[in-house]
Amino acid sequence: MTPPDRKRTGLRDVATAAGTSVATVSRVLNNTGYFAEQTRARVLKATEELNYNPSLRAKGLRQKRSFTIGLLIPNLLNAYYTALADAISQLLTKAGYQLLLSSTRDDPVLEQATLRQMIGHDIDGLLWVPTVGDRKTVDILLSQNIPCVSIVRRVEGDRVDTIVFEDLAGSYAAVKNLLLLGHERIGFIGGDISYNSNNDRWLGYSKAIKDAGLEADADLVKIGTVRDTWGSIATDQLLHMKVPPTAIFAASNAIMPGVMKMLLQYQVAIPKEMSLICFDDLDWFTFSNPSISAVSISHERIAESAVALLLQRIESPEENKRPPVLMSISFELLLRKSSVAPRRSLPHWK
Amino acid sequence: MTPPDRKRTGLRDVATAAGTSVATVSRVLNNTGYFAEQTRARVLKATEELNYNPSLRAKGLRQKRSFTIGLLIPNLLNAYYTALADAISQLLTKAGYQLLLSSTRDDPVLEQATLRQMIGHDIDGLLWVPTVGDRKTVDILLSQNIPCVSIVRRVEGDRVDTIVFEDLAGSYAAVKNLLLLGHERIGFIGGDISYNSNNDRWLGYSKAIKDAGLEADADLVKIGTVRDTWGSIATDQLLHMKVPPTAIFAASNAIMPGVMKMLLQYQVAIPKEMSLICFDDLDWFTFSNPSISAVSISHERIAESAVALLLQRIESPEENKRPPVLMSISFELLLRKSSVAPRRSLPHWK
DNA sequence: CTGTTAGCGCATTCAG
DNA sequence: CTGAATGCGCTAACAG
Repeated sequence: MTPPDRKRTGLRDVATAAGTSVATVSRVLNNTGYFAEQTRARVLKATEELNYNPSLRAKGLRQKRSFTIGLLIPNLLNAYYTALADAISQLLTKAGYQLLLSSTRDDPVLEQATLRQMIGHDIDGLLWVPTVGDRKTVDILLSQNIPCVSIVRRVEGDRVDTIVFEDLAGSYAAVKNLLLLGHERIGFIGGDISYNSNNDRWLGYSKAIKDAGLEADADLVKIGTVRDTWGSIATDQLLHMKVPPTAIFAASNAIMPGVMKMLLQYQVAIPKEMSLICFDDLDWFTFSNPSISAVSISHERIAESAVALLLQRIESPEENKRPPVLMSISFELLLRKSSVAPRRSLPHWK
Repeated sequence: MTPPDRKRTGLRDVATAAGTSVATVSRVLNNTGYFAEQTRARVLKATEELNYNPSLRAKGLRQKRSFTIGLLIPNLLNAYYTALADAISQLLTKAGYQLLLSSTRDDPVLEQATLRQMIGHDIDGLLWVPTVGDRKTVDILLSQNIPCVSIVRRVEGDRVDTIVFEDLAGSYAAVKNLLLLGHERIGFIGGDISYNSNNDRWLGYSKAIKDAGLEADADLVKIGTVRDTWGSIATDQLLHMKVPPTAIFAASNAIMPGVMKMLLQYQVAIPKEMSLICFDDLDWFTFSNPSISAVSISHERIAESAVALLLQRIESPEENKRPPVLMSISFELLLRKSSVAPRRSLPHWK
C-alpha cells in the first residue's frame, strides 16, 4: 500500500468557483431548502466546469447510509445465480443503489469473512444466498440491524425475510410427470441436502414416489456435492445398477453437463432409453437434440420480490419492524422431448 | 428515504470499554506505531466483546482509499462475461478489495452515468469492458486519475491499460480450418462491429477468406446487434441464399442458441450439411450432438492479467506513471465434430 | 435566501 | 508508549 495522491474536487472547490458557500452548493445540488434561482445557475455552472462528482462516501457517512447493497451468492459460474445477479443488478441500479458483489464458494468461513467486510462497508441492505444459514452467522448480521433478505435458501429459524422457489412442489411435479408416463424406476441426482433447497427437491421426489405407491429404492437416489464431475459420477452409478432407472431427474442445472456427457459416452438414447428432466431451465435445453424437459423458475420474479422486500425495509422504519416473511415463487413445468414413456427393452449398455 | 436509526459500534465505544483512547485502539487494530502489549490485550478483548467492525468507509475517507474496485461489464447473461466476473471477483477478494459491479447493457448513456456513480463511490480502480470507449467517457475517467484497465474491448486511442483476446488471430484460425477442410462458402455471423472485438473477428474472417484466394461474398457476412434473436435471423438468411454456405462461423457464443434453433427448425444436419464453429467455448458444446468446435479463450487468464495490472497501478505510484500497455491473451482451437468437409449434395431444405 | 459550524468514524500529527 | 486535536467531504441544524 502506498500514499494516495489523487485529489478530488470537492464541494469547497465548487463553492469557491461559484462564489458562495458549501452549504448553498449542497442545497442546490440536492435540491433541498431554499436558494435563489440565480445562485443555482452559478453553482450548476461551476459544477459542470469542474466536472464535479459528489463523494457518496462522505455523504453517506454523514447521513448514515451508503447507497450500497451487498449481494452474497455462491458463485457466478452457474446460470442459476448469474440470472439472479443480473436481474438484481438492474433493479438496484434503477433504485439508485450500487451493488457490492461477493461469492461465498459455499464456504461458511469465507462467507462470514465476506459478510464482515460488507458490514464494514456499511451496506444499506443485503441480498443473500446463505451457505448454511447457521445461527452464528445470522447473528452477526442481525446484531448490526442490517435489513436482509435471504434468497433461494433459508436460514435457521427463518429469522430474516426469505424468498425461495417452490422446490418441493416443482420437484414433485417433475417426478409426478415421469410417473404418469409410466416410469417406475426414477433416478434422482441432487446436491448437498444440508442446503434446504436441495433437501426440498429431494423431499419432493421422495413424496412423489411414495404417493405413487412405489417402494423407495435408496440406490436410485444420488446425493452429493455439486461439482462438475458429480453429474457424471452419479449417472455412471445409475447406469450400472442391476436394474437401472428408466428416467433421471436432475435436481440442478449444474448437474446436467455431467449427466449428458455420461449418457453420450454410453450411447444411451434420450428419450428412448432414458427420460430426462431437470430442475431449472437452461437455454440449450430448447435446441438440444432432443429438447430437454425442465422445471422452469423465474429468476426475474425472485429478484423483483427480493429487491422490493429489501427496499421496503431500508426505506421505511415501520416496515423494518415487521416480522420476517417467507415467500415462494411458483414454477412452470416445461414438458419437452426428453421425457416419454419408459423403454420396454433391456438396457443396451449393460 | 427515511431517517437512519442503526447505530454502529465505533472506535470510541471500543476505547471506552478498553479504558483507553481511540488513537490507541486505532494503533493496535492497525498494528501501527507503538503500544504496550498489555493495552493490546485489553483492546482486543473489547473489540471482541463489542463485536466491532471497523467502518471501511470512514477509514477510507481518511486515507483516501475505498478498498473497492469497480467492474463495469455489458451484462451478466453471457457466459463470456460471467466467467470473467467470477474470476475477477475471486482475485479481488483475495487481494482484500470489494467488488462494485454494474452492467452497462451496452448503453453508452447508462455507462457514463454508472461510471460517475462509481467515481462518486471513490473506487480505487476500475475494470472495464467499455461500450464504445469514446474520448469523452474516457476523459471523465482519466480526469479523476483513477487507475483503470480495459478488458475485451479497447478504448479510443488506447489511453488506458488494455487486455484483449486475440480476436483477429482466433477468428482467422477458425476460418482457416474450415477452408482447409474444403469449404468455399463460409457464413459469418457476428455482432456490432463498432466494438473492436467484433470488428477484429470480422477482419480475421475476411483475411482468411482473402488469403485463401476466394472472392468475398458480402451476403455471407451477417453483422448485427447481438440479441437472442439475431442468431436465428442471420442463420435463416444464410439458409435462404441462392447458394447457401456449407459452414457457419459464429463470432460469439451469444449467437449460438439462435443458430442452433434455426438449424434444428430446418432440420439441417450438423455437420453433414453444415459445419459449425464458434468463437468462445461453452460447456454444452462438448456434449452437444454433435460436439461443437470452438475457439477457446481463457477467461481466467484475462482476469488475472487485468487484476495484476490494475493492482500494480493502484499500489505503486511509480507504476501508475507508466504509459498504458496493450496485451492480448492467446486462444486455442478446439476442433470437435461440428466441423468436417463440406456437403457434396444440394441442400435439402431449399 | 445564505453562511458558519458541528460532527459522521476514523487515522494521524503532535505533545506529552 | 499514550491521548487530545485535526480533518477527510459532506449534510444538517442554526443563526443571520
